Amino acid sequence: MWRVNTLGFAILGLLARRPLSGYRVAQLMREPIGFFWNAGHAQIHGTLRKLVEAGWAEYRTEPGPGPHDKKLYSATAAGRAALAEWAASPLPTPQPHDELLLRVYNGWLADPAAMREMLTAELERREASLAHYLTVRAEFEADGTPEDPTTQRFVDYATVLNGIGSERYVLDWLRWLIGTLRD
Amino acid sequence: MWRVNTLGFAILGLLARRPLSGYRVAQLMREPIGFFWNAGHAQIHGTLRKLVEAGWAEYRTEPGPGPHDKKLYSATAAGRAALAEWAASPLPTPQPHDELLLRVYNGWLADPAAMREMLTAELERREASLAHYLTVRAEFEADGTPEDPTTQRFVDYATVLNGIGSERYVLDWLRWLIGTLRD
DNA sequence: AGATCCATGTAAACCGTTACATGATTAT
DNA sequence: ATAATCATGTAACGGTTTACATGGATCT
Repeated sequence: MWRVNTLGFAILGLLARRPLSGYRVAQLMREPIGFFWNAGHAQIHGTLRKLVEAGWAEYRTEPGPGPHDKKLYSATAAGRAALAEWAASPLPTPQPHDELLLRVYNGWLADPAAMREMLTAELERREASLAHYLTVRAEFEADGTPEDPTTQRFVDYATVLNGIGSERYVLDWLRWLIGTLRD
Repeated sequence: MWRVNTLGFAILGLLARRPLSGYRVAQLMREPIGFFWNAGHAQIHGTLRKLVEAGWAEYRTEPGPGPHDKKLYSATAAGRAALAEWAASPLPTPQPHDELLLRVYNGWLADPAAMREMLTAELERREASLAHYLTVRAEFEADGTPEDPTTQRFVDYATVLNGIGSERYVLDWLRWLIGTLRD
Protein backbone atom coordinates (compact mmCIF):
# COMPACT_ATOMS: atom_id res chain seq x y z
CA MET A 1 0.00 0.00 0.00
CA TRP A 2 0.96 3.60 -0.70
CA ARG A 3 3.08 5.42 1.92
CA VAL A 4 1.16 8.70 2.29
CA ASN A 5 3.41 11.66 1.51
CA THR A 6 3.30 15.23 2.80
CA LEU A 7 1.01 16.38 -0.02
CA GLY A 8 -1.41 13.65 1.03
CA PHE A 9 -1.56 15.14 4.53
CA ALA A 10 -1.88 18.66 3.12
CA ILE A 11 -4.96 17.61 1.15
CA LEU A 12 -6.36 15.52 4.00
CA GLY A 13 -6.04 18.59 6.21
CA LEU A 14 -8.39 20.45 3.90
CA LEU A 15 -10.86 17.55 3.69
CA ALA A 16 -10.87 17.25 7.48
CA ARG A 17 -12.36 20.75 7.63
CA ARG A 18 -15.11 20.34 5.02
CA PRO A 19 -16.02 18.17 1.99
CA LEU A 20 -14.47 19.49 -1.22
CA SER A 21 -14.21 18.79 -4.93
CA GLY A 22 -10.73 18.31 -6.38
CA TYR A 23 -11.14 21.65 -8.08
CA ARG A 24 -11.81 23.42 -4.75
CA VAL A 25 -8.81 21.65 -3.19
CA ALA A 26 -6.65 23.09 -5.97
CA GLN A 27 -8.03 26.58 -5.27
CA LEU A 28 -7.40 26.36 -1.52
CA MET A 29 -3.93 25.01 -2.30
CA ARG A 30 -3.29 28.40 -3.91
CA GLU A 31 -4.94 30.81 -1.56
CA PRO A 32 -4.71 30.09 2.16
CA ILE A 33 -2.44 27.01 2.01
CA GLY A 34 -0.26 28.38 -0.78
CA PHE A 35 1.72 30.39 1.74
CA PHE A 36 3.25 27.18 3.08
CA TRP A 37 2.45 24.40 0.61
CA ASN A 38 1.37 24.06 -3.03
CA ALA A 39 0.53 21.66 -5.82
CA GLY A 40 -1.10 21.74 -9.23
CA HIS A 41 -4.43 20.10 -10.07
CA ALA A 42 -2.79 17.18 -11.90
CA GLN A 43 -0.97 16.15 -8.75
CA ILE A 44 -4.04 16.74 -6.59
CA HIS A 45 -6.37 14.46 -8.56
CA GLY A 46 -3.84 11.62 -8.38
CA THR A 47 -3.29 12.08 -4.66
CA LEU A 48 -7.03 12.15 -3.96
CA ARG A 49 -7.36 8.81 -5.73
CA LYS A 50 -4.58 7.36 -3.57
CA LEU A 51 -6.15 8.75 -0.37
CA VAL A 52 -9.38 6.94 -1.27
CA GLU A 53 -7.47 3.70 -1.98
CA ALA A 54 -5.80 4.05 1.44
CA GLY A 55 -9.21 4.39 3.11
CA TRP A 56 -8.43 7.88 4.42
CA ALA A 57 -10.86 9.73 2.15
CA GLU A 58 -14.14 8.89 0.40
CA TYR A 59 -16.34 10.65 -2.12
CA ARG A 60 -19.89 10.87 -3.37
CA THR A 61 -20.57 11.62 -7.00
CA GLU A 62 -22.71 14.47 -8.25
CA PRO A 63 -23.54 15.31 -11.86
CA GLY A 64 -21.06 18.08 -12.59
CA PRO A 65 -20.70 20.43 -15.51
CA GLY A 66 -18.47 19.13 -18.25
CA PRO A 67 -17.80 15.57 -19.39
CA HIS A 68 -16.82 14.15 -15.95
CA ASP A 69 -18.94 13.76 -12.83
CA LYS A 70 -18.14 16.00 -9.87
CA LYS A 71 -16.70 14.17 -6.86
CA LEU A 72 -17.19 15.54 -3.36
CA TYR A 73 -14.37 14.21 -1.19
CA SER A 74 -14.30 14.04 2.60
CA ALA A 75 -11.92 12.58 5.20
CA THR A 76 -12.89 9.26 6.82
CA ALA A 77 -12.53 8.64 10.57
CA ALA A 78 -9.32 6.68 9.86
CA GLY A 79 -8.04 9.62 7.81
CA ARG A 80 -8.71 12.10 10.60
CA ALA A 81 -6.99 9.88 13.16
CA ALA A 82 -3.92 9.48 10.93
CA LEU A 83 -3.81 13.23 10.34
CA ALA A 84 -4.06 14.03 14.05
CA GLU A 85 -1.17 11.67 14.79
CA TRP A 86 0.95 12.97 11.90
CA ALA A 87 0.48 16.62 12.92
CA ALA A 88 2.28 16.11 16.25
CA SER A 89 4.85 13.51 15.12
CA PRO A 90 8.55 14.50 15.01
CA LEU A 91 9.50 16.76 12.10
CA PRO A 92 12.01 15.44 9.56
CA THR A 93 15.02 17.71 9.11
CA PRO A 94 13.97 20.32 6.58
CA GLN A 95 15.51 20.40 3.10
CA PRO A 96 15.43 24.07 2.19
CA HIS A 97 15.14 25.36 -1.37
CA ASP A 98 15.42 29.14 -1.16
CA GLU A 99 16.28 30.59 -4.54
CA LEU A 100 16.59 34.15 -3.22
CA LEU A 101 19.48 33.15 -0.94
CA LEU A 102 21.11 31.22 -3.78
CA ARG A 103 20.97 34.35 -5.92
CA VAL A 104 22.56 36.44 -3.17
CA TYR A 105 25.24 33.80 -2.57
CA ASN A 106 26.27 34.17 -6.22
CA GLY A 107 25.65 37.92 -6.32
CA TRP A 108 29.34 38.82 -5.91
CA LEU A 109 29.70 37.91 -9.61
CA ALA A 110 26.73 39.94 -10.82
CA ASP A 111 26.27 43.56 -11.84
CA PRO A 112 25.29 45.47 -8.65
CA ALA A 113 22.69 47.61 -10.45
CA ALA A 114 20.97 44.52 -11.88
CA MET A 115 21.16 42.87 -8.47
CA ARG A 116 19.55 45.92 -6.86
CA GLU A 117 16.71 45.77 -9.38
CA MET A 118 16.00 42.09 -8.71
CA LEU A 119 16.06 42.63 -4.95
CA THR A 120 13.81 45.69 -5.17
CA ALA A 121 11.22 43.70 -7.12
CA GLU A 122 11.34 41.04 -4.41
CA LEU A 123 11.02 43.72 -1.72
CA GLU A 124 7.86 45.03 -3.34
CA ARG A 125 6.36 41.57 -3.73
CA ARG A 126 6.91 40.92 -0.04
CA GLU A 127 5.63 44.30 1.08
CA ALA A 128 2.36 43.47 -0.68
CA SER A 129 2.35 40.06 0.98
CA LEU A 130 2.89 41.59 4.44
CA ALA A 131 0.09 44.10 3.85
CA HIS A 132 -2.23 41.21 3.01
CA TYR A 133 -1.31 39.28 6.18
CA LEU A 134 -1.85 42.41 8.29
CA THR A 135 -5.35 42.82 6.88
CA VAL A 136 -6.18 39.20 7.66
CA ARG A 137 -4.81 39.55 11.20
CA ALA A 138 -6.91 42.68 11.76
CA GLU A 139 -10.03 40.76 10.66
CA PHE A 140 -9.25 37.98 13.12
CA GLU A 141 -8.65 40.35 16.01
CA ALA A 142 -11.77 42.39 15.28
CA ASP A 143 -13.78 39.27 16.22
CA GLY A 144 -11.64 38.65 19.34
CA THR A 145 -8.13 37.19 19.42
CA PRO A 146 -8.31 33.37 19.06
CA GLU A 147 -7.02 31.57 22.14
CA ASP A 148 -8.03 27.91 22.02
CA PRO A 149 -5.34 25.89 20.17
CA THR A 150 -7.79 23.07 19.45
CA THR A 151 -9.88 25.25 17.11
CA GLN A 152 -9.46 25.81 13.37
CA ARG A 153 -9.72 29.54 13.98
CA PHE A 154 -6.70 29.51 16.28
CA VAL A 155 -4.40 27.54 13.94
CA ASP A 156 -5.40 29.76 11.01
CA TYR A 157 -4.49 32.78 13.13
CA ALA A 158 -1.17 31.18 14.14
CA THR A 159 -0.14 30.66 10.51
CA VAL A 160 -0.98 34.28 9.71
CA LEU A 161 1.19 35.49 12.60
CA ASN A 162 4.00 33.35 11.22
CA GLY A 163 3.56 34.97 7.82
CA ILE A 164 3.80 38.44 9.34
CA GLY A 165 6.99 37.60 11.26
CA SER A 166 8.52 35.91 8.24
CA GLU A 167 7.85 38.81 5.85
CA ARG A 168 9.03 41.40 8.39
CA TYR A 169 12.45 39.87 8.90
CA VAL A 170 13.05 39.35 5.16
CA LEU A 171 11.98 42.93 4.47
CA ASP A 172 14.49 44.27 7.03
CA TRP A 173 17.23 42.11 5.56
CA LEU A 174 16.35 43.07 1.96
CA ARG A 175 16.38 46.79 2.83
CA TRP A 176 19.82 46.44 4.43
CA LEU A 177 21.12 44.44 1.43
CA ILE A 178 19.76 46.92 -1.14
CA GLY A 179 21.34 49.71 0.93
CA THR A 180 24.79 48.13 0.54
CA LEU A 181 24.30 48.21 -3.26
CA ARG A 182 23.94 52.04 -3.47
CA ASP A 183 26.52 53.64 -5.77
CA MET B 1 20.52 21.21 -25.28
CA TRP B 2 19.73 20.92 -21.57
CA ARG B 3 17.91 23.87 -19.92
CA VAL B 4 20.04 24.39 -16.80
CA ASN B 5 17.92 24.12 -13.65
CA THR B 6 18.37 25.76 -10.25
CA LEU B 7 20.50 22.90 -8.94
CA GLY B 8 22.82 23.45 -11.91
CA PHE B 9 23.33 27.05 -10.80
CA ALA B 10 23.78 26.00 -7.17
CA ILE B 11 26.62 23.67 -8.18
CA LEU B 12 28.09 26.16 -10.65
CA GLY B 13 28.17 28.72 -7.84
CA LEU B 14 30.44 26.42 -5.85
CA LEU B 15 32.68 25.68 -8.84
CA ALA B 16 32.99 29.40 -9.59
CA ARG B 17 34.72 29.80 -6.22
CA ARG B 18 37.20 26.93 -6.48
CA PRO B 19 37.73 23.61 -8.32
CA LEU B 20 36.01 20.71 -6.56
CA SER B 21 35.40 16.97 -6.83
CA GLY B 22 31.79 15.78 -6.96
CA TYR B 23 32.25 14.42 -3.46
CA ARG B 24 33.32 17.82 -2.13
CA VAL B 25 30.36 19.45 -3.90
CA ALA B 26 28.07 17.05 -2.03
CA GLN B 27 29.75 18.00 1.27
CA LEU B 28 29.40 21.74 0.66
CA MET B 29 25.80 21.12 -0.40
CA ARG B 30 25.26 19.96 3.19
CA GLU B 31 27.27 22.40 5.21
CA PRO B 32 27.29 26.02 4.11
CA ILE B 33 24.82 25.76 1.20
CA GLY B 34 22.53 23.33 2.97
CA PHE B 35 20.90 26.21 4.82
CA PHE B 36 19.27 27.33 1.57
CA TRP B 37 19.66 24.51 -0.97
CA ASN B 38 20.42 20.79 -0.95
CA ALA B 39 20.86 17.68 -3.09
CA GLY B 40 22.22 14.17 -2.71
CA HIS B 41 25.34 12.84 -4.45
CA ALA B 42 23.36 10.86 -7.04
CA GLN B 43 21.75 14.05 -8.31
CA ILE B 44 25.02 15.98 -8.13
CA HIS B 45 27.03 13.58 -10.32
CA GLY B 46 24.36 13.69 -13.00
CA THR B 47 24.12 17.47 -12.93
CA LEU B 48 27.92 17.85 -13.14
CA ARG B 49 27.90 15.71 -16.29
CA LYS B 50 25.20 17.94 -17.81
CA LEU B 51 27.11 21.12 -16.88
CA VAL B 52 30.14 19.76 -18.74
CA GLU B 53 27.98 18.88 -21.77
CA ALA B 54 26.61 22.44 -21.72
CA GLY B 55 30.15 23.86 -21.76
CA TRP B 56 29.70 25.57 -18.38
CA ALA B 57 32.07 23.32 -16.44
CA GLU B 58 35.13 21.21 -17.25
CA TYR B 59 37.24 18.70 -15.36
CA ARG B 60 40.66 17.18 -15.17
CA THR B 61 41.12 13.60 -14.06
CA GLU B 62 43.31 12.48 -11.18
CA PRO B 63 43.90 8.93 -9.96
CA GLY B 64 41.55 8.71 -6.98
CA PRO B 65 41.10 6.12 -4.29
CA GLY B 66 38.58 3.46 -5.17
CA PRO B 67 37.59 2.01 -8.54
CA HIS B 68 36.81 5.32 -10.29
CA ASP B 69 39.12 8.21 -11.15
CA LYS B 70 38.73 11.44 -9.23
CA LYS B 71 37.43 14.36 -11.32
CA LEU B 72 38.29 17.94 -10.39
CA TYR B 73 35.57 20.20 -11.79
CA SER B 74 35.79 23.93 -12.40
CA ALA B 75 33.54 26.57 -14.01
CA THR B 76 34.38 27.75 -17.53
CA ALA B 77 34.30 31.43 -18.56
CA ALA B 78 30.93 30.78 -20.24
CA GLY B 79 29.69 29.18 -17.03
CA ARG B 80 30.71 32.15 -14.91
CA ALA B 81 29.05 34.59 -17.30
CA ALA B 82 25.80 32.57 -17.27
CA LEU B 83 25.89 32.40 -13.48
CA ALA B 84 26.45 36.16 -13.14
CA GLU B 85 23.49 36.86 -15.39
CA TRP B 86 21.24 34.34 -13.66
CA ALA B 87 22.03 35.69 -10.16
CA ALA B 88 20.44 39.07 -10.93
CA SER B 89 17.63 37.89 -13.22
CA PRO B 90 14.01 38.19 -12.00
CA LEU B 91 13.00 35.63 -9.36
CA PRO B 92 10.19 33.19 -10.19
CA THR B 93 7.34 33.26 -7.67
CA PRO B 94 8.38 30.93 -4.87
CA GLN B 95 6.52 27.66 -4.25
CA PRO B 96 6.80 27.15 -0.51
CA HIS B 97 7.00 23.75 1.15
CA ASP B 98 7.05 24.37 4.90
CA GLU B 99 6.11 21.23 6.79
CA LEU B 100 6.18 22.94 10.21
CA LEU B 101 3.38 25.30 9.17
CA LEU B 102 1.41 22.40 7.70
CA ARG B 103 1.67 20.60 11.04
CA VAL B 104 0.45 23.68 12.92
CA TYR B 105 -2.40 24.16 10.43
CA ASN B 106 -3.62 20.66 11.30
CA GLY B 107 -2.69 20.93 14.97
CA TRP B 108 -6.27 21.70 16.08
CA LEU B 109 -6.94 17.94 15.63
CA ALA B 110 -3.89 16.76 17.56
CA ASP B 111 -3.22 16.12 21.23
CA PRO B 112 -1.91 19.42 22.68
CA ALA B 113 0.74 17.69 24.81
CA ALA B 114 2.12 15.80 21.79
CA MET B 115 2.03 19.02 19.79
CA ARG B 116 3.96 20.83 22.50
CA GLU B 117 6.60 18.10 22.43
CA MET B 118 7.07 18.31 18.67
CA LEU B 119 7.28 22.10 18.77
CA THR B 120 9.74 22.05 21.67
CA ALA B 121 12.04 19.70 19.74
CA GLU B 122 11.88 22.10 16.80
CA LEU B 123 12.59 25.04 19.13
CA GLU B 124 15.73 23.33 20.40
CA ARG B 125 16.93 22.46 16.90
CA ARG B 126 16.56 26.08 15.88
CA GLU B 127 18.17 27.48 19.01
CA ALA B 128 21.25 25.39 18.16
CA SER B 129 21.10 26.63 14.59
CA LEU B 130 20.92 30.28 15.75
CA ALA B 131 23.85 29.75 18.11
CA HIS B 132 25.87 28.41 15.19
CA TYR B 133 25.04 31.40 12.97
CA LEU B 134 25.96 33.81 15.78
CA THR B 135 29.38 32.18 16.12
CA VAL B 136 29.97 32.47 12.39
CA ARG B 137 28.90 36.12 12.41
CA ALA B 138 31.27 36.89 15.31
CA GLU B 139 34.14 35.33 13.34
CA PHE B 140 33.32 37.50 10.34
CA GLU B 141 33.10 40.68 12.37
CA ALA B 142 36.32 39.96 14.28
CA ASP B 143 38.14 40.36 10.94
CA GLY B 144 36.19 43.54 10.09
CA THR B 145 32.58 43.72 8.88
CA PRO B 146 32.45 42.92 5.15
CA GLU B 147 31.24 45.86 3.07
CA ASP B 148 31.98 45.26 -0.60
CA PRO B 149 29.01 43.42 -2.21
CA THR B 150 31.19 42.18 -5.07
CA THR B 151 33.25 39.93 -2.79
CA GLN B 152 32.62 36.32 -1.74
CA ARG B 153 33.21 37.32 1.86
CA PHE B 154 30.35 39.83 1.75
CA VAL B 155 27.76 37.49 0.22
CA ASP B 156 28.70 34.75 2.70
CA TYR B 157 28.18 37.28 5.50
CA ALA B 158 24.83 38.37 4.01
CA THR B 159 23.51 34.79 3.99
CA VAL B 160 24.55 34.34 7.62
CA LEU B 161 22.69 37.52 8.63
CA ASN B 162 19.64 36.14 6.86
CA GLY B 163 19.96 32.92 8.82
CA ILE B 164 20.08 34.84 12.11
CA GLY B 165 17.00 36.88 11.26
CA SER B 166 15.13 33.82 10.06
CA GLU B 167 15.84 31.74 13.17
CA ARG B 168 15.06 34.64 15.51
CA TYR B 169 11.57 35.25 14.18
CA VAL B 170 10.67 31.53 14.15
CA LEU B 171 11.96 31.17 17.71
CA ASP B 172 9.77 34.05 18.90
CA TRP B 173 6.79 32.55 17.12
CA LEU B 174 7.49 29.03 18.45
CA ARG B 175 7.82 30.31 22.03
CA TRP B 176 4.48 32.10 21.72
CA LEU B 177 2.82 28.99 20.21
CA ILE B 178 4.19 26.63 22.86
CA GLY B 179 3.00 29.11 25.48
CA THR B 180 -0.60 28.80 24.22
CA LEU B 181 -0.35 25.01 24.71
CA ARG B 182 0.32 25.20 28.48
CA ASP B 183 -2.24 23.30 30.52
C1' DA C 1 39.91 -5.67 13.00
C1' DG C 2 36.57 -2.42 12.13
C1' DA C 3 34.80 2.12 11.16
C1' DT C 4 35.02 6.28 8.69
C1' DC C 5 36.39 9.03 4.94
C1' DC C 6 37.22 9.76 0.09
C1' DA C 7 35.45 8.87 -4.37
C1' DT C 8 32.27 7.71 -8.38
C1' DG C 9 28.77 5.70 -10.49
C1' DT C 10 23.86 3.04 -11.96
C1' DA C 11 18.89 1.73 -11.51
C1' DA C 12 14.38 1.92 -9.89
C1' DA C 13 10.87 4.26 -7.88
C1' DC C 14 8.57 8.22 -6.82
C1' DC C 15 7.38 13.17 -6.94
C1' DG C 16 6.17 17.28 -9.56
C1' DT C 17 5.28 20.25 -13.77
C1' DT C 18 3.52 21.15 -18.22
C1' DA C 19 0.76 20.24 -21.99
C1' DC C 20 -3.17 18.11 -23.95
C1' DA C 21 -8.24 17.08 -23.83
C1' DT C 22 -13.23 17.91 -22.90
C1' DG C 23 -17.32 20.62 -21.99
C1' DA C 24 -21.42 22.96 -19.28
C1' DT C 25 -22.65 27.24 -16.79
C1' DT C 26 -22.32 32.00 -15.73
C1' DA C 27 -20.87 36.68 -16.17
C1' DT C 28 -19.48 40.66 -19.23
C1' DA D 1 -20.01 36.54 -28.74
C1' DT D 2 -16.29 35.89 -25.62
C1' DA D 3 -14.12 34.99 -21.43
C1' DA D 4 -13.95 33.17 -16.96
C1' DT D 5 -15.25 29.71 -13.79
C1' DC D 6 -16.30 25.02 -12.52
C1' DA D 7 -14.91 20.37 -13.20
C1' DT D 8 -11.97 16.01 -14.13
C1' DG D 9 -8.78 13.54 -16.22
C1' DT D 10 -4.23 11.50 -19.06
C1' DA D 11 0.59 11.56 -20.96
C1' DA D 12 5.20 12.91 -21.23
C1' DC D 13 8.90 14.69 -19.25
C1' DG D 14 12.03 16.08 -15.80
C1' DG D 15 13.51 16.34 -10.89
C1' DT D 16 14.52 13.89 -6.53
C1' DT D 17 15.29 10.04 -3.37
C1' DT D 18 16.80 5.57 -2.12
C1' DA D 19 19.16 1.49 -2.77
C1' DC D 20 22.79 -1.03 -4.85
C1' DA D 21 27.72 -1.42 -6.16
C1' DT D 22 32.86 -0.86 -5.68
C1' DG D 23 37.19 -0.12 -3.24
C1' DG D 24 41.65 2.34 -1.45
C1' DA D 25 43.45 5.18 2.48
C1' DT D 26 43.34 6.53 7.12
C1' DC D 27 42.15 6.56 11.87
C1' DT D 28 40.96 4.10 16.39
